[in-house]
Amino acid sequence: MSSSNLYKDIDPIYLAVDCIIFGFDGNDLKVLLIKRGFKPEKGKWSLMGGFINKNESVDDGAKRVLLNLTGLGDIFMKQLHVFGEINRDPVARTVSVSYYALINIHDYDNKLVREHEARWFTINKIPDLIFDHGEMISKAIESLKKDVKYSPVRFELLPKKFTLPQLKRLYDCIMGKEHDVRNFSKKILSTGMLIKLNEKDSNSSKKGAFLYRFDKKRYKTLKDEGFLFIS
Amino acid sequence: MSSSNLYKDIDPIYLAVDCIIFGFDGNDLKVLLIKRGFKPEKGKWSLMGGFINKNESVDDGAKRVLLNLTGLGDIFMKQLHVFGEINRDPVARTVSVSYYALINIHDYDNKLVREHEARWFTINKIPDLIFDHGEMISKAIESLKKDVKYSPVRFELLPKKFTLPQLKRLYDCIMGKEHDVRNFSKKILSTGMLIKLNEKDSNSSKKGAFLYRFDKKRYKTLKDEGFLFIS
DNA sequence: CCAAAAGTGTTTCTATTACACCCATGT
DNA sequence: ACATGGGTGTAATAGAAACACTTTTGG
Repeated sequence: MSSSNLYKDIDPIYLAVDCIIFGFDGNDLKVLLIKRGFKPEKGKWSLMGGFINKNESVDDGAKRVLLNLTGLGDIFMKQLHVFGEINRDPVARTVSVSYYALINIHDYDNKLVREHEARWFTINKIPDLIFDHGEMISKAIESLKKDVKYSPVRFELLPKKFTLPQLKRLYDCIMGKEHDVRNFSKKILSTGMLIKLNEKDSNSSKKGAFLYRFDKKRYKTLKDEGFLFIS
Repeated sequence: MSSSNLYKDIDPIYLAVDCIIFGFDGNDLKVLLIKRGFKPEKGKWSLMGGFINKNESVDDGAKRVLLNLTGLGDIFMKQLHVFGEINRDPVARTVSVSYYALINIHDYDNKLVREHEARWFTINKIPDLIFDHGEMISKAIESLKKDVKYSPVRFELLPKKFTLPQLKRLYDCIMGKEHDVRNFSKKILSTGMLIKLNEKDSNSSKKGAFLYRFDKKRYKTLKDEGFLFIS
């Protein structure tokens, strides 16, 4: 810090990140929350968060926080919003940057999650949260809703193989409205983004539904084109 | 700071804001830049920015920075993105939040602007800037482009009375494409957002173009509806 | 055989695009 | 009288929305 005395009159501030971790269990869109094991507000529900260290970028900090809770690295995260009100953290002046992460709900480290006493909550049944974490979640849902409309689909939330009814259900949850089955299939199949497999999944019906997987190359192309994916 | 020793092991960080100030001179979309009067990078072009004080929210900090340069308060500002790479500021670890502001280009405090040696630059003729300010501007333009599509129009950039050709030109600039005159008029008039006045502006043609003003109530309604305004 | 979910086409309607001529006026 | 920018309507196309029946199969 040879020349940091240039900034000697500046107030340094604590900078944190908070992660809205979304998962989809086939039925509902959920958020992973932890029971806070430390002060302030120990014992209350909150987002997983952490302070940014001097030696990591803010984005890397967010990734570290996600890794610490879920054991997952290399996950798609999106920076959302800065929460910078003066008294949002009663302990000290802390500014927090929110991020969302989309993960496969079956694919995380259970031991870590248990250690943090974390639990999945359906997005319309979120408990009271500390600080402004409730608002962070609302904004994240709003943002996900927008994103999913213009970027093709967030396949991160689904297992490798999935059925059309599952995919539709996911879209219905995120966008908060029921899509027409026929229009939905038509539109999504027309993108060429899905590859039909020769297997069926019979967990949710007698007839069974065909499994599909994503064509990642095609997905990337569409994403880059900023394709309006579904209304 | 009674209990801030809870955070005693946390690295505090310098937190700044940088403002992308947009203006429209009737012809081009422009950005207001200052010639830096202080270290580091003294004498180079940069965005107007400043550090967040302990006693102000981040949003308020952005407003203060805008006020200091333009003398304008109560201006629409939108928080954009956090720039948090480790070495973005060579002096010390500084994280910056970018904001854009939309102002009427004829309506600012000239004395302040001269003091800062500030100048307007057309958005496709931006000079080399310090740090990551170039990227901040690109992201801001991108964001403005999106915003203008879904929120009706940014009347903040125009004088109270304006003509349809002026408005079209503004949209052409922001969206980087030439709109069809007829389709543009049709669409924008159909929103009911414009009120035709009984005056003409003859500055740019012999015939003169009718002046309009915005119907703010209608504007607000459309904005709240998230209306897709123009493509 | 029946309950429950999967799968599949057509029509209507609405929104977007493309396109060209006359008007008003200052010089 | 002419050059310059302002103002206006219609037809073609594409995309979104509405809508209902048949298929499969485990029980």
